[in-house]
Amino acid sequence: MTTPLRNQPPSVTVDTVALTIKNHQLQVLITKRKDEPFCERWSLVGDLVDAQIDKSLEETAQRTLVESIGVKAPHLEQYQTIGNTKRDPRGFSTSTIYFALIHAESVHLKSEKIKAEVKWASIHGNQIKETLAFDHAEILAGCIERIRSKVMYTTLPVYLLPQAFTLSELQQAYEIIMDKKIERKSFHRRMLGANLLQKTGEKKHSGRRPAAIYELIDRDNAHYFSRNIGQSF
Amino acid sequence: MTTPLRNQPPSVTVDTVALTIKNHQLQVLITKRKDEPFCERWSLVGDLVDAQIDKSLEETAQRTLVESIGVKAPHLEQYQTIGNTKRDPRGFSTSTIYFALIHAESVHLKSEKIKAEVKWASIHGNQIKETLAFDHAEILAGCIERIRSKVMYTTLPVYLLPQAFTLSELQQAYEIIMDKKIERKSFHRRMLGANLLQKTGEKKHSGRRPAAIYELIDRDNAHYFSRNIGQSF
DNA sequence: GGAATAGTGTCTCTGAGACACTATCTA
DNA sequence: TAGATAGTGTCTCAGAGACACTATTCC
Repeated sequence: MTTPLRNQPPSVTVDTVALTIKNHQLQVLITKRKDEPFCERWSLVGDLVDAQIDKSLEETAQRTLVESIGVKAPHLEQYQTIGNTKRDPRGFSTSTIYFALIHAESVHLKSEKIKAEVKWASIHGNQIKETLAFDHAEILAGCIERIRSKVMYTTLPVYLLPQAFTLSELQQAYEIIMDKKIERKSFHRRMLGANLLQKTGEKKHSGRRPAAIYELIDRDNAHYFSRNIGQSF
Repeated sequence: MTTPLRNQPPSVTVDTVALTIKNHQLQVLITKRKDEPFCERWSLVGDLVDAQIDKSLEETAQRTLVESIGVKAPHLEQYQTIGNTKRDPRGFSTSTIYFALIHAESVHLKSEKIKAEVKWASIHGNQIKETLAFDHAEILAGCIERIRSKVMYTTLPVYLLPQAFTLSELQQAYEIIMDKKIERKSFHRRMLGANLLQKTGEKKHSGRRPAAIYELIDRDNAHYFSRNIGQSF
């Protein structure tokens, strides 16, 4: 069944590290494999590129996300491509890895069947407790590392939140990804000084004093700051 | 000859944006294609992955570099992977793009035959004057853009220089890539304050006052600064 | 000595870190 | 009114930008 068949053209797959924040934790979407090799093992969401269906690698990523959680990712970004003869017993295999940032509430795992095959796994450090197929654990770890460093100078965490949010919620998203507290004043100065956000005029009345609700002025382009946040001296 | 043959597995190629500094200009290695499509057109250096020869995508990149300039790249870094049905008339094609930073003097195009097929092209802005095959012009532009922004917070330009160099030479490499002057004092403070360089003890006696010669303490790991340089306020 | 390049001193400015203070809500 | 969270004032500090000054070489 899994006899090494070398001298084949490389296989082309796309896998996605789909991240969300649930229960104040960073979580990644994983799915049970239904085919050999690693049948029944958890893995990142992905598939072989189907040139009949997918017009691009990004479409493969979005297709597999829709197949597992029913929605496209609002933010999808290519992480890197792994390709070698070791990662798949069947021969040279490439996987282009994307990461997707998703607001948890936008996802509803529909049938019970899907719920058994697809789930969110909590990330601790760089990994999850489930054993992943192929080199997916290593890929996940590298991808989390990349995102952690990127968060220090970008606005990536907004894509883990709904379209409108409070500054505290946004700060918490940063803190959960970085696994580190940020100074509230520094955070306000940075976010409000960059002219990225506008007040909706609404207030969020959850805790005590209501918080101003903001939304991105330009949701399509992540902002790059020229200095890092959260590094201390 | 180039009849579209769809319903094939995607083809897997690797292309490299090999950069160097010659004549105070950023230059990219290009090569004349010998096959259809785009036969005789200039293109980035690259090839289909040959699973018989290459154990990984990176090996494909290094193999094609050796084939064209006789040496491996000391710094090779993955940029991104393009994969879609539009870029190649033959069907779904992926190309994993690397960029290589090379010290010009380390390259010697051997035969006259190779010289006719491989050359360095000067980059102006984001492009070169030669027309490139496939989507290579667009890839080149994006890659230069990525490198330009990365230079603002890394030590990438050292890989365009020989193993030992003066601070002025390094600063010039930065300025050529960024196409922008940097304050000499800011540059010295940054480079000497980060504890990345050590004096070899030698002095370079080219112009007037001899300059101290430095080398990287750790040539294998690029350094990331927490603030950008060359952005003015 | 003059020209040119190497290298330093030092002031200003931006923005992060630290932390105390005020403001506004609910119970 | 107390407690909690939202939001601000302001000092310090690191490091970039600006620019003048000194140092060392060759002619």
